Amino acid sequence: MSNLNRIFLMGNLTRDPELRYTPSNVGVATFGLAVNSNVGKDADGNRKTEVLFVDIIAFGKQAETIAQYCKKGTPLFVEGRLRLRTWEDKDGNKRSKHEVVLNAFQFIGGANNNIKDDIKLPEDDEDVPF
Amino acid sequence: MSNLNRIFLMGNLTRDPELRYTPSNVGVATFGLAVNSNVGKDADGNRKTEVLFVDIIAFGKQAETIAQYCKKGTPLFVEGRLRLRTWEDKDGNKRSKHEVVLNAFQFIGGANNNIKDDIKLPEDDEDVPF
Amino acid sequence: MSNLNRIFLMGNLTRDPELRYTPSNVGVATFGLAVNSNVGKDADGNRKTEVLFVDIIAFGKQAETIAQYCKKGTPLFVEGRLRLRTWEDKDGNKRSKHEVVLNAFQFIGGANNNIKDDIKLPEDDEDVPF
Amino acid sequence: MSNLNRIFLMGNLTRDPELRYTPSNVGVATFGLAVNSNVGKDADGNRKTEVLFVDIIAFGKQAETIAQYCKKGTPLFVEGRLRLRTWEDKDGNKRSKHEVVLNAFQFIGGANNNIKDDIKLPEDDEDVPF
DNA sequence: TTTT
DNA sequence: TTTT
Repeated sequence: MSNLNRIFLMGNLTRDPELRYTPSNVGVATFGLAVNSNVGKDADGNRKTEVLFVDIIAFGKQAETIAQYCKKGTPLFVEGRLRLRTWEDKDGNKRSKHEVVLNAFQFIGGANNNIKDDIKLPEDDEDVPF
Repeated sequence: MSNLNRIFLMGNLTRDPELRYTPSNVGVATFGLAVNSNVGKDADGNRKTEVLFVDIIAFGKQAETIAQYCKKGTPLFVEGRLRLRTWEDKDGNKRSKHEVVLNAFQFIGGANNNIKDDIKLPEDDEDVPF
Repeated sequence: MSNLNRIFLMGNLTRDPELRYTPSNVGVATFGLAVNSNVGKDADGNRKTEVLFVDIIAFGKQAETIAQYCKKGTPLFVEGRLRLRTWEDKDGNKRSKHEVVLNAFQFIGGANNNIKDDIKLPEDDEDVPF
Repeated sequence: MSNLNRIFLMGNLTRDPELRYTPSNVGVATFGLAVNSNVGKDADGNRKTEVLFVDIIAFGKQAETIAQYCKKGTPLFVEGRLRLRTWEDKDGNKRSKHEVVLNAFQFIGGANNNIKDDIKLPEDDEDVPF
């Protein structure tokens, strides 16, 4: 049975990607992503903000491309699936951690962003619709 | 700055939803979801399978509807955003946990939809958020 | 340059799927999907409703599975990309039409899943594409 | 009955946005979006490419922000729902057209894209996974 | 051309 | 009608 599991994130790397290789020589890159959300207002009408931190794991050529071009701070669009990784720590305790297995990505931002000249991008103040 | 954070899951409840209310009387439902994925084959050509377990949190009328109609095993489609909740445990250690804040949902399910007995599904009256 | 193009639809088949084969014997199924949305209320407070009709095109094993199990009315979850198909009509006029190229699907449906009679749903053996 | 209808697009404006206002003074912006996809290879091993052209319609403050900051060529991320608009043309013929009703958007690209210095972004040669 |  |  295969159910649906799809996640879309746009954020910034929280650290430089680490690239390793499996014994069969497949690249594996891991990095953190920070995703900011506007999340309504509090009782006093002040904008509330929320930051999601997640680890991303990429494989193969995608891992290598990301390791080559991204660093701490790079804005990135990531599509993937959410995974729960489980293991035992040194004391024999069960641990688990959610992470995103990357499926596709896009560099966002580029030399020429093609915004109309002489205007600054607005503060992004759209609330997340949920 | 508001970035993109969207997740789509189709799976089954791992336990009955718990419904609570905030001091201002907003319903809050929490439940677990199990999402199965087929994830290629192993070296011997055997299908590999992966199960994601995540906690889902729903608010307001959606919380109440889910608590009313769903139970352990109910298949459900969930859309939301991934959130990292952080707190301190009793020993003063920082803990954190990923969970999904529900935005929209759909009852699904084939022959056996596993909805609580003897109740009819509601008119679907959630507005599209846009 | 490859940009993002992803669409998620849940609706009902508007007609039985048609299955054809390419010269190289790849299955191609086409069918219509109707997707209903609640879309706010009108001035008088009456719920407004909107129906999207789109054509879906599926290839390969997925085309065959859909043709085998679905018929007019079957509820279906579809993921894919939006495509603009262009051609010339008999008068030499340029015509074009948006349709969805299927990437993944799930059988859904509540009490009545509207699957063709007397057939069991297949083991779901589509691999997650990542 | 409200089904799922969600579309995610990343592309470039094909023309400057047009901004109009409803009688009740709600902004309405329309613009075209071009979305490129890599779509496998042809028989000779040459990369195949596909361009989607769609019209996008935005309302309210979002309409105004887009009209203010975007122009032909601007890269944009768009989330919304697919809609089939139907009307009668001057000859009394039924016409219809798919378009995307915008729900959320992001400017992609910015003054500082934070890519490692002195390297050019790669040719994007990842195939779309479907 | 249209589904529940 | 089309963008990079």
